[in-house]
Amino acid sequence: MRLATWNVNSLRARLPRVQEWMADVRPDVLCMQETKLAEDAFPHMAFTELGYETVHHGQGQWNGVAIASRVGLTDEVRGFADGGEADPEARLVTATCGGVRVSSVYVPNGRALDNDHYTYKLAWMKRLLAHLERNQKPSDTVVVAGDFNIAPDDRDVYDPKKFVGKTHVSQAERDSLVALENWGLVDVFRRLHDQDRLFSWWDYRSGDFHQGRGMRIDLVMVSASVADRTRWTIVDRNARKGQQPSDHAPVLVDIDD
DNA sequence: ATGGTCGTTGCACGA
Repeated sequence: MRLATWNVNSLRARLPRVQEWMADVRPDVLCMQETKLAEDAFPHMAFTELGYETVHHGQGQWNGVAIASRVGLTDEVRGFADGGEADPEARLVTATCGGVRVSSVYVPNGRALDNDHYTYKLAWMKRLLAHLERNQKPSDTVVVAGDFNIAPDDRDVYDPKKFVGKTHVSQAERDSLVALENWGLVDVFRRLHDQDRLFSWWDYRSGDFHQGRGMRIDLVMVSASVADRTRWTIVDRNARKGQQPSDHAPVLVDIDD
């Protein structure tokens, strides 16, 4: 199975690039974030034409997550299924695709360490763990892929000195990822690549992409049964080039059957 | 040191 995650930064603006990319790369499963579409505005037919079933959890204007699959798509769940109140923002959608329980996640940005949105981000990560604990076992075949808005360690930012006191790199954010790892998920890209500067996001401004100023914040977190079958993973930097790119590049994972 | 670019919507704000 070829699985990918891509923060498309508006599916309305990005649909031509996404269609072109899917026809070229042919992922079996694509997790998308930041569709920025209302629930019913998702262009399901555009994906049907390419051979994919889709599920979308949207709220219009901001956020919005989706999964496209050409290996089946069943048992969709929108948001957290942890017994708590509904998340006011559309940041999580889950479905079973080709025998894998797949979640597409868009973790809150956090904005600044003293911002309420940072508190929401940490609480959101805690709920994601509770959602996993309640609905899956570590021995299950699980993939949680998306824009985590967290750089797991200093290899994942272009200049750690510039990020002191900022979001995405704080110990509390990194600890929330470690909590997922303690439950049983593996950052499978990091398992297969130990180099620094292998980024998945670059600011649109100041030529950051061409200057190599980015972060690795788009992660494919997988359970052990998936990690042991993953032989190959890359960031498709070509998708960050050219006309009207997203500010994120897709991360691809090939999993043996 | 500062600001810069996109996306949304509507002329500001989030990322």
